[in-house]
Amino acid sequence: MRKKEKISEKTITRFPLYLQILKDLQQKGTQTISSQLIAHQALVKASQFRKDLSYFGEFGKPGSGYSVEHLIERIVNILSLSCRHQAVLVGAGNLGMALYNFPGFKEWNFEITRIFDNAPAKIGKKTGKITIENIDKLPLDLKIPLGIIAVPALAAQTIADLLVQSKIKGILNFSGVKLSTPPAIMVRNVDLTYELAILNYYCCID
Amino acid sequence: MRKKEKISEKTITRFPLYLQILKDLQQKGTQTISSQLIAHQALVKASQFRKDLSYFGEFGKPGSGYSVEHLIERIVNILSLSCRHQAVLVGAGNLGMALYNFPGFKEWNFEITRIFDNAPAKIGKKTGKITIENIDKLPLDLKIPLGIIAVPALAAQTIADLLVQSKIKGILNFSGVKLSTPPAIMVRNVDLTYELAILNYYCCID
DNA sequence: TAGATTGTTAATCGATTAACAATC
DNA sequence: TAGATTGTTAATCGATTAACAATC
Repeated sequence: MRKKEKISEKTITRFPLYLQILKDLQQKGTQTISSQLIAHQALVKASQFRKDLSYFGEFGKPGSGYSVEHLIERIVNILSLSCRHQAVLVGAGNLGMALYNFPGFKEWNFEITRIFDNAPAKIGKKTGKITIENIDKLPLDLKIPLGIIAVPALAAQTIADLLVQSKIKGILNFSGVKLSTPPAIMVRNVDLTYELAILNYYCCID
Repeated sequence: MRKKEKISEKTITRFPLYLQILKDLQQKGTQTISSQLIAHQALVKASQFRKDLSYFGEFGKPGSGYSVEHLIERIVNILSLSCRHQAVLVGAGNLGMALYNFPGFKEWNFEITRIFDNAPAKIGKKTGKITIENIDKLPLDLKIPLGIIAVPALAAQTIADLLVQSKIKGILNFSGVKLSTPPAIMVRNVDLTYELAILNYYCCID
């Protein structure tokens, strides 16, 4: 599907936004859209939108623009969102439960199918359809590609090591700690404290 | 404190990470550090670290490097983290409570001092030291600079409008919706779904 | 002093954007 | 066809990095 040319992370990062905008347009009954209009909504230039798409092929009709339905289908495919993706959640605290119940995940075809924790008080408890399991029993043949770490900073590296052992492919890390993992493992850090600090910086200057 | 030259957001975004690394070094008793070593930990080039600092003045001693203590102090000042910053939280669901209890905020001198929600079942409930208040009673003279939106997508824009009326300066937005706000208001979006989708992309290619 | 490391300049790299031929 | 809009190239812009004089 993809061309050989290297696709920057910045480009990839914009696709979920494009997809969201297109879904909203579809909701409103829009059938066709120009790069001009969608880029305006995404706060990027039209040429950037077209360039981003161009890494993955041709999507539109000169003169008329893009079919919303068709473009959604293509972007869903690029992001591999057409089939359901399972994720394992480690950490059943406030943050973990918030993520488990986060409606956006379901809408995008992600599902947290197993939850692990180390607190005896939590292990065995049912939440929604699934039961919180003992982290010590994390199986080696987990067969789930995505891991979400929502444990305190101190435990994060240990959990990451366990997930790597369980042959996870990617980790979404909320612990606020830089994880050390093999290069094949993709890690994305969401650092809530940093986000607030950056916001604060821009609020304090001026 | 700052020079006239425009400082890119990418530069600012790296400072919290530098600060965290320095704090960890201080914990371990390190007194002096070279750009070489700190950059290595931050996964950037030494020259990038030095350039980032250079926007804010001179911090080190040629030949010996940087005083960890002194550099922490300077970065804390750059990020305006020396005094306590209050934040108002809107949304007392799982995510809101997770943020309220997030230990990182306190460590960095942020404190959520008021929580608002619209659910009668939640209003009036005590959590920690504070009581969840009715969002309809959000005062116009709130006098809190930072707002955190942790409400469902549908409610987000309404809440943003209310916060703007209450003279908030910046918003950390977890709703997954692009907010429309006056240009003077700084908004940072943390979109959990996008993060998972981007992670998934990199897990699925290869 | 000699060695080390800074702060800053200039070169490089990569990402964004304008422009336009191709095409519906 | 004429008007509109694409996909892509080439120009521009901005961020990263290497290199080095200054300096501790």
